[in-house]
Amino acid sequence: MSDHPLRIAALDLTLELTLLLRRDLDRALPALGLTESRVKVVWHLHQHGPCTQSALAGALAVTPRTVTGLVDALVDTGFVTREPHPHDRRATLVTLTAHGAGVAAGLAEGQGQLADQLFGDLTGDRLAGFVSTLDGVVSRLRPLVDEAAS
Amino acid sequence: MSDHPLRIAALDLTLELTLLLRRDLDRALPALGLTESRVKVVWHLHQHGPCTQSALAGALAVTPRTVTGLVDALVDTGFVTREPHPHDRRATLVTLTAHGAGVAAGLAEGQGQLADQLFGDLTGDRLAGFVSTLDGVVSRLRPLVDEAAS
DNA sequence: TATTGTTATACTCTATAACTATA
DNA sequence: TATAGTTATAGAGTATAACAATA
Repeated sequence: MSDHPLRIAALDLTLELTLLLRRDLDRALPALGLTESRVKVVWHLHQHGPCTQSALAGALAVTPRTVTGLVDALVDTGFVTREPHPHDRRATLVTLTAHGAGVAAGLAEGQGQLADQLFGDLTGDRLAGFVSTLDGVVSRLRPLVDEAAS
Repeated sequence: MSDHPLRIAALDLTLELTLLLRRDLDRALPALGLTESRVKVVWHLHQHGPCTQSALAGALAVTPRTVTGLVDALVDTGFVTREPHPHDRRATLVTLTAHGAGVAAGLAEGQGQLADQLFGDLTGDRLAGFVSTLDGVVSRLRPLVDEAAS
């Protein structure tokens, strides 16, 4: 009476979905002049506003050294600038340029279109059930991953 | 009367799920002596048996040169061997060692445990509905990504 | 002392291009 | 000619360790 095979199928499909979404993103990025790692920086700034490099390192789960390299590249390509921090002369505030903000807005729009393509066929009930289930799964996984980081 | 916000939520949750699963894998791999890219090779061999490097390049969507590097590293660390192809002297058959096969079996077991952790709380109906919805979404996404590759 | 960010160095993954051996 | 795989070279992302400036 085990649902084990069905749970395996659910995980397999989830893993394939992650693979497909990543490939979809990788295909779109070169045309924008971005890479997978750099777009994470742009997206985080789009959602949270100007950030210190230290904050970016924490959010992206990479070392400060790595952030230095990513921000260097994004400055060179015109997506962000380094602004002085108003209260801490050690820190810099990484800030989106107009171009960077425009690209981020385009990404958000593309994401909305993708959401419609993927979930547009679902009835309201079915969609709500899916979101509810997914929310439970993510809530169960989050502490597992975060605790392993300690 | 738009479900647009709910569809956005579904995609956001899906994207967070992909992030968490990847971090979970990245945490586990160093202890096994593997990296994210190398484990894809090991996993593919576990599922399909011995493969030519050309076949691996196609399956992993990377260039033959990259496969050379990955297989070199896996040979050095004892996960695979290069065996002569029986009918084509140009080709090599990348083959799991006993150690490589053992690690792959452990990965499969760990995946089964993760599936139970993530989906164990779901009733049969709810689980079946989730799998069905997920299957539809993946089926809709697959051609989008594959066609973009052409 | 602790924190922010950098320079120095090294490893992994990836790609393109030119090449060898075989089909 | 075409295919399988390698050598050569280069760029991106990542990490650790040592350091400077500031808090």
